[in-house]
Amino acid sequence: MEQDRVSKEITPKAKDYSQWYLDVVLKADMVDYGPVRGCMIIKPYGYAVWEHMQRDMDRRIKETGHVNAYFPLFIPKSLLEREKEHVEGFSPECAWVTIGGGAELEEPLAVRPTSEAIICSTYAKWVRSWRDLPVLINQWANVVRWEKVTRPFLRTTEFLWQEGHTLHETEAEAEEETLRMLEVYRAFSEEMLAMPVLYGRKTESEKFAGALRTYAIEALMGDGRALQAGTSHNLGQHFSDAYGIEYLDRQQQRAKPWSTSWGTSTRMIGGLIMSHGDDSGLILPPKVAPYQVVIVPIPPKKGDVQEAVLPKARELQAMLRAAGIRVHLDERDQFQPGYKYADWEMRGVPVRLELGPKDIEKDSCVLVRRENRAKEFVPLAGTATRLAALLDTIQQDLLDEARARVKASTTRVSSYDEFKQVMADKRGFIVAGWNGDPKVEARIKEETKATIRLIPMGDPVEAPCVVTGEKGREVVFAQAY
RNA sequence: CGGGAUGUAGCGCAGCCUGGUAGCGCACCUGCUUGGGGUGCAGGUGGUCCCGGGUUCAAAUCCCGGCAUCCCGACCA
Repeated sequence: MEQDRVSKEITPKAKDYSQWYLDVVLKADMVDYGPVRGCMIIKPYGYAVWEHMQRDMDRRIKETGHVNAYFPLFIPKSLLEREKEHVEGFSPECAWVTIGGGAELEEPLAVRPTSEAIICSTYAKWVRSWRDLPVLINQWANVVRWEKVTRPFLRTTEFLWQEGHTLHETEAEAEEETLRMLEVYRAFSEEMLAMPVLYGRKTESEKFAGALRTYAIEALMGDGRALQAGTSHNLGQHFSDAYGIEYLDRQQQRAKPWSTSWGTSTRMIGGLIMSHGDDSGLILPPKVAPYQVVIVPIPPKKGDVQEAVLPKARELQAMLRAAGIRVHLDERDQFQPGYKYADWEMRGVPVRLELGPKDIEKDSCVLVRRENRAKEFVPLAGTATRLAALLDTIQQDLLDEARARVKASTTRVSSYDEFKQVMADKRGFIVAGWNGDPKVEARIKEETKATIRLIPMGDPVEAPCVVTGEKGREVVFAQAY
């Protein structure tokens, strides 16, 4: 009997964080493993989360002036190879197609690991005049990167993402665009996912292959490791050079546009899961939850199968739906209420609504919050109104709590010993001075596993280098996912 | 790509040492029971024992080869 119970439970977070994560994504019905290593199957419940994220992100991308298009999956080898740093960065993780229609291809085709090559080469045909600029295009696509180690959502061989690719007349405009999208990502992450992030610039060793400058948002996971959740690159004129994008500018001179690219992926779902889950499973913020409320009908003491409660429950469901709340009524009669509670908690539904004979008698119902199990009794007539407010509260509370956790896990250190101590202990974000030397960065990674996640924006805050004691500036370290 | 482990029902495993009818729990199906925090009882369905070869009257079990997966170290949104 003990054994039975254990088989239904998940590994406690504190005991083994990564096992907890795997248990949750599988048991919460988010993903399944497929026949190809590293290529997960996103199940309907997990995909519904992605759809909510996608819809909102798409809106934000359009509101900042961009339009959607779609470019091919296959990239000819020669095209990919035109930008030197880019190809060096990506070819080790490319999947190649060498046979088509039963015959060896004259030129191998890369399955896109990212689309700069194919998009920029297309832009070369499209841009002739300064009047053609800016080009502000986004695409929703899948990409493939043959990573050695994979984990559902966090690092998968194939993943879904959006990638924006833009061209601008001036460096300043490109930089402005790069930062604009970084801000879109920051806002999205905090407003939709309730996942607080730090943002800033990447060091040379961490920047995108072929970029001039890379910026990123970084979230902190429950095990004290950082997750890069979105990137925005100022590509300079590298790709215009490589792919021959040229136009006549306002002075009738030949000019090369400045380009940017930026992306967020299904990886954010992994961050979402790790930001809010607990030992009972997933906790989803209301804005991305497939179901914001689940109604669990409580059967009468004795008698028929829920017929005493279901009509009222269906009525309530229709009422909540009409109010724009995503609500699910759990009519399964092979499970008892207790089982259903645990089941929906595992799936992270923000609010459970219990409706039983006692409630119907009093013309009320019971609302229970997923994150803290706080219970309240509300009149049936006022349920929709109360729920709308409650969902907003939960969304905000999740963000506030996550912020508090990040704050508690951020340490400002002044000595390397202290640095090592924090890394050995609780990890998290470490703010420390750095002299700008890549060798120091490499040494710290070697010795502590921490890398420089971000160089904060704005004027440098002076701080002596944590390793050498030389003059330096404050940067943010963490062990990365 | 180095070091360690594991492949037996959808999942988690036992059996292997010492060869002889393929088992247990969960899940699933049927019936009754129960029902406001994972009900209980009874009956039942489901197998290429990873693949290939060898030894043997006989292989999940012993031997050889392969493949796959997982964990730990170098690369990565």
